[in-house]
Amino acid sequence: MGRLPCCDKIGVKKGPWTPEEDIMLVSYVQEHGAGNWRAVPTKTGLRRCSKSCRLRWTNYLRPGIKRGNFTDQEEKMIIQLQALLGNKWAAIASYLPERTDNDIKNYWNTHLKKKLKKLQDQCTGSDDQFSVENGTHLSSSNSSTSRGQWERTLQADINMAKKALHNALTLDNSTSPYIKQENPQVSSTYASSTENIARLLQGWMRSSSSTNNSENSKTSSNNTATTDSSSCDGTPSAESKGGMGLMEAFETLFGMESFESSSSDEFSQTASPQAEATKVEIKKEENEQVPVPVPLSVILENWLLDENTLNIQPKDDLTNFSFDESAHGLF
DNA sequence: AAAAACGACAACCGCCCGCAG
DNA sequence: ACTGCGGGCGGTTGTCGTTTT
Repeated sequence: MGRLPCCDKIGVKKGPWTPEEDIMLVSYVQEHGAGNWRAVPTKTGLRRCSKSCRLRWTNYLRPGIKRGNFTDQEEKMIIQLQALLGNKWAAIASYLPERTDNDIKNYWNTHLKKKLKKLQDQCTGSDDQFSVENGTHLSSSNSSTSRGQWERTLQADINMAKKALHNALTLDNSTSPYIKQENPQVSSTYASSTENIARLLQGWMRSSSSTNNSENSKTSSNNTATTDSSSCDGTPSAESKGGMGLMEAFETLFGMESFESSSSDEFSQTASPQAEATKVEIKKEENEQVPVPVPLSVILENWLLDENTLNIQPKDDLTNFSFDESAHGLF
């Protein structure tokens, strides 16, 4: 028996989903639960690929999804987690239960990447090696006076993030409000879904005048402006006046203080069922002996954990690290 | 006012993996 | 052990709204 195609390429509909289609899909999920996506098109009459149905549900219609602008805290978490995990958007999303991996990925590609790049352009010289790829400054060759300070802060920051990650990964399930929900997709009420649909329809009805998109754009811009204003590019002349330099900009971007005060709790409390899956995944990877490209986070981790290497200049290790060969490969 | 450029985001695509038969 | 299926994931593209020229 030959393998059935995922979807009928001829009859399948593509493009934006209509409210009617959304309602059909939500109704189906309400009745049958999320899963068996292959049966969805036939059972609902939707002329959509099963995969498209699943994506529509997980990225847009699923209950509990928060849409709109990202908070500063979310932004910081994304930056931290991206630095630690790379482009593992699903893993990152597991720590932000209200956000989808697609949302986070888009936000990273459209906002954070630019923000980091902008920071790089404005805060570093041409020979500086600020890694936009993972939001980590690798070396500050022309600011030797602040390098030691930067390295210490980076070390503290990485330790902090590691602790937070460790807390999240070793989390006692009973303490997490999210873990209690074994399967949020199934156990969530349809009311949540209808809220999404209602919101959706509202958006469509308003689309003729003003859209969420524009609101989002504005708020996103506001977010950017807020963060930027506290970074070096907010005051272009500040750096030349001896004001906020790379170090402070880095701190601001990574939100050291705020993250320090909240990261561990944040990580712990937002650990989701997906985080458990990630936990398993990471543990599995830890057990694997197959040589894989070593991520920067691992290098940093090894370096930080190995007390014998405390005197080693991190710059040496890090500058030898090839991002092109890493799994990050963002730009 | 119109066209072009830009930005944001939803959706698609291809690859991969785990599981079941 | 092999094969097919369902589903997850990350990268990329398409579309539409907004801004600039």
